[in-house]
Amino acid sequence: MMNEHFPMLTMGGLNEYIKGRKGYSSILQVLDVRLIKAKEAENTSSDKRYRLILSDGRNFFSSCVLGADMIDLVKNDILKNNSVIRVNQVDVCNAGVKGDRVILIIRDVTVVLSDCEKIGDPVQLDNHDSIQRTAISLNIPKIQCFSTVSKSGLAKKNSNGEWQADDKNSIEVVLEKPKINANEMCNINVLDPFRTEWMIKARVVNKSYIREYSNMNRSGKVFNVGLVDSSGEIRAVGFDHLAERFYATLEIEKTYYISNASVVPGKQNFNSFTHMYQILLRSDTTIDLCGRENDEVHADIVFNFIPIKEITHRTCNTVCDVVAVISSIDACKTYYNKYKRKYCVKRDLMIIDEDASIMLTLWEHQAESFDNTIRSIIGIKGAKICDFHGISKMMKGIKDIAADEFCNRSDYLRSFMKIIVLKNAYFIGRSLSAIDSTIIRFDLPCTDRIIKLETLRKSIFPSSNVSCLTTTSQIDWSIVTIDQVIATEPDTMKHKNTQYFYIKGYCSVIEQDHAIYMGCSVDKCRKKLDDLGNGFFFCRKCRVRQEAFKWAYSLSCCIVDHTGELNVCMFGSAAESLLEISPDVFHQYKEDSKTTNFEEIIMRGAAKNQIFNISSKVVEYHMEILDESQKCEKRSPSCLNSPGEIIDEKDNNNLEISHNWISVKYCRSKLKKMRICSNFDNEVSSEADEESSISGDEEYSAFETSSNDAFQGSSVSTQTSADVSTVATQTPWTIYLEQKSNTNYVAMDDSDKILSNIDTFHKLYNNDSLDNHIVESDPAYICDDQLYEFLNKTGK
DNA sequence: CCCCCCCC
Repeated sequence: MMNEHFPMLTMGGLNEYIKGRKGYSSILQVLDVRLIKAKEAENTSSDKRYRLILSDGRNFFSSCVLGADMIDLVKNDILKNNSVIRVNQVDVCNAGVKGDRVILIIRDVTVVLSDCEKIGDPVQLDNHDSIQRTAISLNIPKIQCFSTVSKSGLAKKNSNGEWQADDKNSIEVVLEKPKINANEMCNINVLDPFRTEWMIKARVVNKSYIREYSNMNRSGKVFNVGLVDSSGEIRAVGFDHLAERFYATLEIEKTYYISNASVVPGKQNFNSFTHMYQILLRSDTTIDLCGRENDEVHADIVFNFIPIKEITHRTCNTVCDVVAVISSIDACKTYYNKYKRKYCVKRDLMIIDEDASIMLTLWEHQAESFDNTIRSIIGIKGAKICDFHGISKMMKGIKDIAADEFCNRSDYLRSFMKIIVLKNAYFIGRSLSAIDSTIIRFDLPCTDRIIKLETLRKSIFPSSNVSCLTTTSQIDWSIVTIDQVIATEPDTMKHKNTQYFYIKGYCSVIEQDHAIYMGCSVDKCRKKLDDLGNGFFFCRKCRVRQEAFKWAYSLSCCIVDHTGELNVCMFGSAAESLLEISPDVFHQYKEDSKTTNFEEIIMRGAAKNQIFNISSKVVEYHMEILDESQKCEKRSPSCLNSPGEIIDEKDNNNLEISHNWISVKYCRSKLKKMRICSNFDNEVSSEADEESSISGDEEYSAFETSSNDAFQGSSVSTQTSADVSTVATQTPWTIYLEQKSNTNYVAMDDSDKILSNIDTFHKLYNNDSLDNHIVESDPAYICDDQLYEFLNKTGK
């Protein structure tokens, strides 16, 4: 409609000029008028020159200069942005080092329409196409070429140190930094592989570390930086010695002039930046620091945040930007990377927004150097979307409704905190993985989205003292029972695959005799050493003979839940987090017969209710094929940042925390003596040592905690069915209570006074997260309910 | 020329 009132532009007219056609008149639109940097020394109007972006409606061309005679049109505000002009005379000149760039000098124009709107949607005409170049006739002296100004020696420096041409008739272009080269300054967003002579002025927004790689074809080093200007962003990459060189050169937050580099395609799923190409740094690449006086590049990366739930619909292995609240931070974990054949480090974060939460995995240096805290709002640019345990499995039937389901599921979860967390539970069967160019920011500008997240943050963490109750795995709800694990064993044997499970339970047996072994002392290797018998050991993995060794865990444990038991091995960090001491200390305690440290450690380890991460696979061992469930890792909710904090009364009220639950661990910490029934299914299978008493229908046993919270001599075995073999010394506090109406449950403190101050229980949930897996329908945890009930009764 | 595996 509007176009009817616009003058017709000469479509294709620009190309005619570029091809060298003379005596050709056209109607064009001025998209932009920009003053070419003037020389301060000669501040007269005749020295001013204007660069135009001209459009013929179909294309626009940005390398146009308004002839000196025409500049009054601009000065008098007749020729301006969006003006429509008739171009009467044009000179075409070549520029660029190789003379392969074209500049149109608009010698004579008539302004047809001073004020107008932008017509059409023209696309940029490339200024480097060889086909276009062939027809160009050099109809003006070389002296007028941009490149000549700086290359021919005819240019000279003025008193300001700027370059200028000394020929009055030449096009007076002052390159900002001609000492670098004559490449044309351009915006990042116009870079492409066909544009050869360019220079960008860009700020470094991120810088990876130099990563060593090796694959089938080659090995080497690589690093990358992110570059931004006001127009866009691009990833630059350098290899091998160039990686070393430019890693040293480029610093984050600084602005550089960069030229003589290649613009090449790169796989988009490894590129956190939106540019469809990336810059390949070459040996002749010039990178010059932009002095602060010229550093007007304040552009920053642009986030294109998507809600976490949106990740469900994204293609796997693509990158996305997410802003969220950090709800948990796991410790760094070391794992053996089969492909790299070395030990590597990862760290999982859980991040959460209004709808969902998802795991973000950091690798290597980014994992190790991560030092932010939970509750922070994190902005992530360009993290890779990964399937997690196979998306199909997790996606099955849940997708977006999962959040609601969790609301329902969480009815029985007693903690307000838990409800919040589960409502935003991990449900999409995917994770985010940081790649080399992923940017993580915490100082985000205060946008609407950030404000919303801030609200969320406060609702999740109402008190600054409240620590997080979840870890990455705790809110993975696919916890199975041990009988389910056992049921998969034939399948595992048959297909020799590896299966992963989460089990809620505790260790009933910790094998003490072979809990530690002498491991290889080579960094991060823990391979069991062969004793050569001559004071030396040999590591078959590292192939190193050594005198030294490191103690390492190989804990054989029996994990039980209400459905059965499972023998597992725990190595390394899994064992260490279970026992909470290093293998060295373990060895010391074990050797030390004067204290009971060792026994306490074992008991404490067994007493913890936790979520175990189990991998089950077939391994060949002593020529036999066994189904081995190993690599068991502790997956208990723990908070790295503010463990064990206790919220005060005020915050407690704000939490509206449900008062109807209590954890065993709390009891353990508060009660010196308790009497509880330790039977289940009306069949006493409990055992007790001489300090406990269980007698027939009395069905209770007593045990004590020591003053330091480790309970000594409390060897009540509380397993409920006969097929669970238990070891008395590892009795956990998870007790199955009999539900008999006439049974008296009594809890007493050490003076045999019945514990009654129910209010004190409200404080427990936070510093006590280890044991708070209370699921009503799960008999393994019924003890807590029962305890609560009885305490509640006795308390009131 | 990396490139994504690893981890769950």
